[in-house]
Amino acid sequence: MAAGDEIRRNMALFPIGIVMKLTDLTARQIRYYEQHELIQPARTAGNQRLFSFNDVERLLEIKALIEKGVNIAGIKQVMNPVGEGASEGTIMNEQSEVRRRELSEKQLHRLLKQELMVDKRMGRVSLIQGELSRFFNNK
DNA sequence: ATTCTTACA
DNA sequence: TGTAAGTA
Repeated sequence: MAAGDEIRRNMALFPIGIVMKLTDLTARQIRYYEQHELIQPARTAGNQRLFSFNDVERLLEIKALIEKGVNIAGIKQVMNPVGEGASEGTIMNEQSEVRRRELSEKQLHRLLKQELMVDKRMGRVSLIQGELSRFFNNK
């Protein structure tokens, strides 16, 4: 893709209200994910958050993982660290980002498989919660 | 009218 | 996570 697209995708455009409608996430959740460094929206002079298309896409990925039962710790392990991929991107960064996505998919599988293995021996903080967690941990 | 932070349920 | 409170 063109270099200009990268700029447009990272351009701070919409306030949290619009992002809420775009992602079906509550303001609470969006701010919470920011606190845990899953996203890094820009700020206006008045301290208002301004999200980019990339931020929205990231939030949708986070939402998908949450719905799969992965918690923040797990998401941090399978998702690219903020600051990488998009914003600080070099010109030849398109492929590396694609590779990261593929790698993340594999990491998610490894994560779930890893959970299956260690579920027998207790004393470990799980990366999955809810129904999924109960299934794996036999609680 | 919206959003922000902090704090408690 | 939800929500109330007091601001900006």
